[in-house]
Amino acid sequence: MSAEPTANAAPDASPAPSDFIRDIVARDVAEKRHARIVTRFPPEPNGYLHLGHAKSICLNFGVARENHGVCHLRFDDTNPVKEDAEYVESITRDVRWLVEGWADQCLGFKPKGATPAAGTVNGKPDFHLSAVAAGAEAEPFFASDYFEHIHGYAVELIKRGKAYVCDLSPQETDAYRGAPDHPGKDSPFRNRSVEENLALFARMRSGELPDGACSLRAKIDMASPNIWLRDPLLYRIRHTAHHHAGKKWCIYPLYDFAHCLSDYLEGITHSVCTLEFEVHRPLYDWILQSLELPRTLPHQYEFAKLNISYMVFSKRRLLQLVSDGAVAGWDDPRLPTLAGARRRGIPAAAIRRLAATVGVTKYESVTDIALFEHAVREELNAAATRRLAVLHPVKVVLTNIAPGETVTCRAVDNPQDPAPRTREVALTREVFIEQDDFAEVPPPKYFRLKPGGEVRLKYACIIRCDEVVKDATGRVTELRCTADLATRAGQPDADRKVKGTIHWVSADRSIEAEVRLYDRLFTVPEPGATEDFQRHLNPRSLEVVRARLEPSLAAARASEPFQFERLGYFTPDAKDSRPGALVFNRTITLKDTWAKPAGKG
RNA sequence: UGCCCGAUGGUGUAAUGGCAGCACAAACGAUUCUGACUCGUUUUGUCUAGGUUCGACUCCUAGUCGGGCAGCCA
Repeated sequence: MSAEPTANAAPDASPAPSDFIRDIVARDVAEKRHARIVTRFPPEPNGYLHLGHAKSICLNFGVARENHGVCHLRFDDTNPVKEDAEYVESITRDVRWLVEGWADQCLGFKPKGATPAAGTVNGKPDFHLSAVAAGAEAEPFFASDYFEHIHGYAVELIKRGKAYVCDLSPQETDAYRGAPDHPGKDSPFRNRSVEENLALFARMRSGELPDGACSLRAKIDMASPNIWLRDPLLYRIRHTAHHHAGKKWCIYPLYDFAHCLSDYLEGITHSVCTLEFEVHRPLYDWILQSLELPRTLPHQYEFAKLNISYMVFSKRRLLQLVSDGAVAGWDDPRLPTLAGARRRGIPAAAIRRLAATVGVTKYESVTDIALFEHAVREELNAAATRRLAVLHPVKVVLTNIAPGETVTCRAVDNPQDPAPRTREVALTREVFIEQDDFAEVPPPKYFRLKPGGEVRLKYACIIRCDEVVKDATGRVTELRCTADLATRAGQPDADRKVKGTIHWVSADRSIEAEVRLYDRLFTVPEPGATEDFQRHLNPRSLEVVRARLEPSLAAARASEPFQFERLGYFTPDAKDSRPGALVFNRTITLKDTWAKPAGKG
């Protein structure tokens, strides 16, 4: 039996993307500089992942995937005061979700509890920790697992006269640093002897010194035009327990010191990060070169982070929205977090598709949200099972169908499927249609139901509106119509054309459900541009309706994608939906080219 | 009056000295038992000024505009 490619294999079948990072990797592969390409995704566990991180994940895992390499998930957990194990859990979950079915074979974990192993390379002592598959006995990498090694490298730097213990207070350190347009000046502690530095660093580690009393600094150049080369801090004192390393340490390495060494210890070949770290690159290289390490050194490359119109990505602002109660939590479906996107019904493949569309450059662009929405619809159009549902019901009585009578109709599950499945839907005397699909005084070019007019009930038959029933306030309460049963599929007049076809559900053979209709969270294209961004919150970002669904939807599984015909894509809410108390989220509407003319009319 | 980085239609990108292409968006049309999908047509672009070259989006110089860098955050 030959294995037929499945219809959903499209993302994997698409041509490999090309960009300046991939060009560099391709060059290194061609020159055989590395036995294997190793990248990494290194979040700090201090918040939830969002679409911006997704771009980085797609890049790092994509590069690994296209080169038969591996991408390590590593927690850059060097600042215990900001971090929490809760975030380790959510980040791990989100990464797995995003790469599942695409690059899970590249997801590099390490054996549980493993730390870099000692060895000898080219006659020099060395440490190395390589990846294993992300199975049951594995866990992500943690920078905090390397604290002992990183500490050793700090001692080595001191011995080489390239680092010193500085007693300047944080404020004094700031003052000595100078400014971008004028040089700093040397710390008075810069020329301590190796022995003194070693003794002082040991006292820092021993716990006898309070937070801020002193720090370990690289000895580089206080006059460098690059601020990050003005004797940057390597270690600070923090009498704080660590969520992963426990209570073992009271000194913690800073990002710049820990990151390059973590990359080295793991054998990372290409260390890809966002543009704001560009000015840190000389420091990254300085640390690794100063240590004269025996293996090939990793290199850092930078790309522009993702921005999407009508969204905010900054961790600070996201946190503000959550803590101010503007949204229900980190997984609120209106948020651009991966947890929120997943709950909303956005497929991981759509996010990967978006990443491929926006590409990788060094230009700080703002991606039109339409590109994102298009990626979501493309994915869902192929994947979503079609169902009938009415969001804002109005009752229609088909006067020529007897009470209790059922006319069985056949509906298609997904016309995009090469061999579509079908199901039965019941047409009964009373049905619901969408309020929008009837107009007593129709605007020009209105295709839908109007007094005396005809419309087709999808999968059923053409109906004619004979009578409009209203209550005392003039609100339409009921439409009395005649069904032309000869226009059903397989009947003589099946091919009779009317301009409009609308969706519907049987009144008594349908079920009720809560449906949450989401709109964009902000009303302006760049909400993050100003501090008072919450002023631009869309007051109508969430509308909750009681809808009527065709009964088969009672069996919908969490996160299963559906298209409610003519309305959009929907999925059961993974948190709140219960049998008998269904809750659906609207992922996104269908494109609606009628909305504009209708609005004008 | 510092250093680093960037700039191609409305948006995101491709062209790596040789026909400025693709996708989205927009507009119009065809098709349609989803005003969806699909298909067709159309509109719109190389920041500016010099230079090198047979030839410049691409290389050089200067400028303009935008972003980043002065946490014991990452």
